[in-house]
Amino acid sequence: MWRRLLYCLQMPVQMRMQLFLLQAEAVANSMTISAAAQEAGVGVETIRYYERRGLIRQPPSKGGYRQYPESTIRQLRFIRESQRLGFSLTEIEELLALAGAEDTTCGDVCSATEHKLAEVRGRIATLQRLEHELEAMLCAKDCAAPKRDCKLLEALSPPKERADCSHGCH
Amino acid sequence: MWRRLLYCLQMPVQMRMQLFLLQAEAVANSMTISAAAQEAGVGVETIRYYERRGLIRQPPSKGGYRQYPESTIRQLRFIRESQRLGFSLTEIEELLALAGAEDTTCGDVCSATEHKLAEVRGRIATLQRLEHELEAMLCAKDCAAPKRDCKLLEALSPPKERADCSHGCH
DNA sequence: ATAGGGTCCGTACCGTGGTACGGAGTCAAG
DNA sequence: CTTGACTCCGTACCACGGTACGGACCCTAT
Repeated sequence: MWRRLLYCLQMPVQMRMQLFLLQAEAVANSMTISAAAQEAGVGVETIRYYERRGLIRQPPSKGGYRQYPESTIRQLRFIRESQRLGFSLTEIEELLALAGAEDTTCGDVCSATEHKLAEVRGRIATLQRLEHELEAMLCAKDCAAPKRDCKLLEALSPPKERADCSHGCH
Repeated sequence: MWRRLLYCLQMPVQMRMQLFLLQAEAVANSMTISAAAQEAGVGVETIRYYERRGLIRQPPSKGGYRQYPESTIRQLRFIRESQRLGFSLTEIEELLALAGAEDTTCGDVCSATEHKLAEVRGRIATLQRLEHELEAMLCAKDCAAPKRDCKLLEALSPPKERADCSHGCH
């Protein structure tokens, strides 16, 4: 905060006047890359990476230094949130394109979300099948036995040789 | 199967005699890399990759050509099966080490499996949280609306600005 | 004026599980 | 002996989401 204030005081008078007329939020309007990274909770290199990938548009630069507007920070948060929801950067690119296009309806975004939901449900189902198989393997255990008789190693073998686990365990 | 038969028929007479005297299982006893790959359901390059990684030990070679014994094919199937259960190659390496060590008890394998089970359950829980969030987002939809009013794009924004979805949907 | 810290850019590298390529060698049949 | 299929080996490359490095440049405080 101090730094930014001092920075303002060193600006040419014209610019200082402009800034003086803007609100507090607008003061924060232009951040360096590290401030933006801090603000959005990502790494500096990550922002540069996103820019290279075209996920965020390159900001105006002052003396070769990127100056990020608040809107970019919002976009970075959007990206993080979408990632957390399981969207890949490529999918987020598409979401951002949707958000940017003139003729996008809410339905477009909606169907992308439904698609992702279906995918998530599929992954859950797969993992649950896996869960049951692992449980079934464990139920046949005899942990004190030497590995020679290990039912688990057997269970990993192909179906033909697989130990049968049907004595009501669960 | 046909391939193996034809392959046998193309062998030198000496070798064919030998094979004639062996049982079906033993016929498969020594395979080229492509036969092994076929048999185990993996690619040729994959086998070489596993060998480089030390997942399978290098087989005896005849004139510079790898000759795979049946045991290696079993091991390859073990690897595939374990992968299907969600074990990474590194974890499979450990499983194989357990299987190979003299003093391994069934309990060792057991605890590895339990560990994996816990991991799988964690992943399921995460995905289910995600599922609910996506559902919550969809329940606020108005698909005909222009994107300007899109609740979904809003929903992806950080918490402060997030639309509230509390009108009994589910 | 200068020291320090931040930023620039291009490029290389990480892990994961392979896949692809290319030139040389080998094998068995015709 | 030639042909064609197969195999050898090392190396490079793919996706994914970044992270690290190094030399040059710039900004700010003292």
